[in-house]
Amino acid sequence: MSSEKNPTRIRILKAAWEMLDSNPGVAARMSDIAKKAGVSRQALYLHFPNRTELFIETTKYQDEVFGVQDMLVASRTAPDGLARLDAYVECWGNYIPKIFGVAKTLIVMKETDEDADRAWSDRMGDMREGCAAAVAALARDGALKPNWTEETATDFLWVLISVANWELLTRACGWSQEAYLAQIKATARTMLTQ
Amino acid sequence: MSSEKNPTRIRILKAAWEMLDSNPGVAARMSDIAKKAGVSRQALYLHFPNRTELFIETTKYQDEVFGVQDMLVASRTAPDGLARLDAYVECWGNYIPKIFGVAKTLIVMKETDEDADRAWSDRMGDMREGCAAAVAALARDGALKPNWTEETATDFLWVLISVANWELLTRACGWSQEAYLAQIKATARTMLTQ
DNA sequence: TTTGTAAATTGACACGGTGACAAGTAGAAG
DNA sequence: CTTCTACTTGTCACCGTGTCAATTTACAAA
Repeated sequence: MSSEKNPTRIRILKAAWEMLDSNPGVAARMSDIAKKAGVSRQALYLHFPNRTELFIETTKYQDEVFGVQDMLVASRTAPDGLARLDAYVECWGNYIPKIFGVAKTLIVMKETDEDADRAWSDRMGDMREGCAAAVAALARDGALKPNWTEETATDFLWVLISVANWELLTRACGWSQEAYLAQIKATARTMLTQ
Repeated sequence: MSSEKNPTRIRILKAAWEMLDSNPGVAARMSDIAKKAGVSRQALYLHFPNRTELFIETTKYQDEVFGVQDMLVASRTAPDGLARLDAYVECWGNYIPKIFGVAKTLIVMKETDEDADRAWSDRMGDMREGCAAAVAALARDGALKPNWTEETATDFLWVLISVANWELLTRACGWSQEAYLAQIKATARTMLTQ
């Protein structure tokens, strides 16, 4: 993809990544990131127009490093709706902890920053498509509970697997990742399928 | 309570309330709040030590105005666990939209501000007690599904009725308050009770 | 009426962080 | 040896918070 092997650019992205990971939601200062990257503060502005854009590029870099697309193969190749639902919840649910630090920063910034808002909304839009596909697969199998429309079921699933819920259950309540996944899967299955 | 009829203090609180409501999560500037209150910026510092504290006091003022305590009577006087669960979800679920603007601001600030964090965590702690009481009532009735402990069931309920979920369902997905309440109640009942 | 006092105003300032800009420098490629 | 590029150094304007001091207004008590 866009991994134009620009060494300092990558170093800056990695530094931003680490900073945001180590303090989710806190939007590190440009000077701190520069220090961590071993580069002058001005160099950051040589590669990114502003702080927001740097963070947005950091999320894109993460997606590149982790290979989001490959990760979703499991859910797309699932034999039936139920398997697809499980696989999608599992894929996304296991992706959240990897991106949480950076994502949380964007979530906080999106309230006050239009670009951050757009970037995060896009990401959530993509994620919603996965939900919609899983719900559609259920509907095709006749496995979707009749009280739902595909639209409302997608809404529900999308909210159920939101970053906020992951954060509350694992961080605030101290659930393990496995407990989280098991409960969310069970809830999705129980509420959506028949 | 602490409604020491201090007229300018109240005017400032009301101005802050309106500002935060009109732009949830954006943490209005002191000068804007002052302008809206028809008072000098410095006057704000005469009544509140800093911006965070002003917002915290604004939430307390809201609780006072709305009479949180009275509101919870319905759930405390419910005849059985199931009724109590329903009543509590309804009480809190209907309270969220009233406080959302100010609450959202605290939620955003809590990442970077220790005082905001404490204030919001306290509020969430109180809310959790209500969840725990409802779950305990269910358990007493033998109506709690056996896969739960009281602890994990409380966690689940607490997350289910979080402000974040209300925001996503009603704001991002456009659900009506009634649809939101109905779905959350159904989910709580289905997942927690037998 | 004068005086005392509390509440608010006005205007100035330091601080921290972003982002813009200009001039200088090191090193590789021709 | 020059030239181009990437980076550095240093400076500056801007914005918003929080502090301070001096002043004004309003009102109550003597």
